Amino acid sequence: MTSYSTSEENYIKAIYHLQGEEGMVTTNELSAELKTRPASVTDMLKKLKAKKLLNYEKYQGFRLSTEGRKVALGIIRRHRLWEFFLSEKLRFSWDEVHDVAEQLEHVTSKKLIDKLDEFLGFPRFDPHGDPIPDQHGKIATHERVSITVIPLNHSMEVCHVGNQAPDMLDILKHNNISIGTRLEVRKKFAFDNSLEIRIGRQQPFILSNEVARHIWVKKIERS
Amino acid sequence: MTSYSTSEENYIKAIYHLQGEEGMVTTNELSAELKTRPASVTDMLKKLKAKKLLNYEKYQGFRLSTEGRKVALGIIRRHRLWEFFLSEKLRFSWDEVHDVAEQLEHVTSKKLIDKLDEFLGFPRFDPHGDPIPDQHGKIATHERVSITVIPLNHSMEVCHVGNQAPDMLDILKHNNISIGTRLEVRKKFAFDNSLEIRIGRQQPFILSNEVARHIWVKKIERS
DNA sequence: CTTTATTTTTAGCCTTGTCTAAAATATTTT
DNA sequence: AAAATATTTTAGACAAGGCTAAAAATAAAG
Repeated sequence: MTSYSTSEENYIKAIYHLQGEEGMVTTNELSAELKTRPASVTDMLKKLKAKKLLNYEKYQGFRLSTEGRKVALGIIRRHRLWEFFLSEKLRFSWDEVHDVAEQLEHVTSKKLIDKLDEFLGFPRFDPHGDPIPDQHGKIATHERVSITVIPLNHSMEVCHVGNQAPDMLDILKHNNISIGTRLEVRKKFAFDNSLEIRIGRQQPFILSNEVARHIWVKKIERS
Repeated sequence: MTSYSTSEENYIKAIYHLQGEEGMVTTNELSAELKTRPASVTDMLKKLKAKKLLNYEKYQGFRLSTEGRKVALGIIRRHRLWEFFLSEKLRFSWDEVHDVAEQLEHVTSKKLIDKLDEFLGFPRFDPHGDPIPDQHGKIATHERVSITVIPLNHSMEVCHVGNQAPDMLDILKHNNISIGTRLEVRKKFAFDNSLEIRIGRQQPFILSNEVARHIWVKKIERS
């Protein structure tokens, strides 16, 4: 198992995120993403190409090779497992999780990651609702998360309500929330973990943590 | 809070371990410890001196400054907490723990370490029985660990027996074990977790896990 | 279809941490 | 106390990964 430097891994991960399904990535895009000068990016592209992680012809843009994508999924797996750990076990709030996971993801020990995966109960989604690739790089398709754990200002679609008691439904109805509603969390109040919610362009309103934890959403499918 | 490169941290930690209580460390010793050429060590010593982590005069040897010792304790705290985590939570065997902890210790986030500490229940000793410094760098004085968790071939002193049932004492007496006895674990048999024990130069013998887990030892005090 | 503007690459330099070879200082031996 | 040996430091080089400034290629505009 070849392994890569922290820097190489950061490039690979960034390219993976930028290229999406079938796209090409440009030097400037990657430069902006990594906050690194285009000239430096070009240098690294040459190295990654030499290692066959990249399909790249100068001036023509680039994308990951099959091997490169495999490496990317490994990095993402580590990142998201650590995010899950930080959030679930160490009780980090969702927004503190990323930077630390960014460091932890570069610790290379297959055994560590597989044992961590097991310890966490083989989670398939991280606290942001993003899927965690398994040992073989397979990623599950979207699934729901509670709105108490989603990032701020990201519109998501309600797909499940975990408690159907009449009082609960009363609140939902009052706030115009139902399956299929698209909403975003505007603010989290640390004091009582209540949330400010906004639906479309309507006036935002508050939900207590008691209510919010039963509302589950999924990413909005790209149409 | 200033922070240091992985390389700097490795030097600081190594110096801490080499210098012990009051000793001076030499370039060659450190070079051997780090498997790095003496010339490179000299270079780094100059850098660490410039950062006031070291008391160093050329050709005269060196030791950590007060600040340097504080930094070292921070690194050791991280290392040992991760060892505890790997061993206790991820069920790594004691001998697999070190190399991974070596990488994890360089992840710098005070919050991460303090939350990890809390998650682990503020352990004061790592799986090898070494003390874990607290947030303020305070380290508990030696304490006992069960012989089921100590490293192989390290002589330790029996200081406690966790079960004083007559049958237990019978076995201890038969094997000449009592408080103050110095023994080492020669081998661990994974099948039934029994241990091969040796006292001084005597013939080694076997203890079942049932018995061994009640025998507690501490590091031998340097006299 | 040229000219201009933008993007990308090259060329050369810097820093960190390493190395080897040679010089300087300490230590040991005779 | 001088000579021999061992240790430590200096000097100069190199790889990785970043930067700036200038050149080359591509894309956009007239």
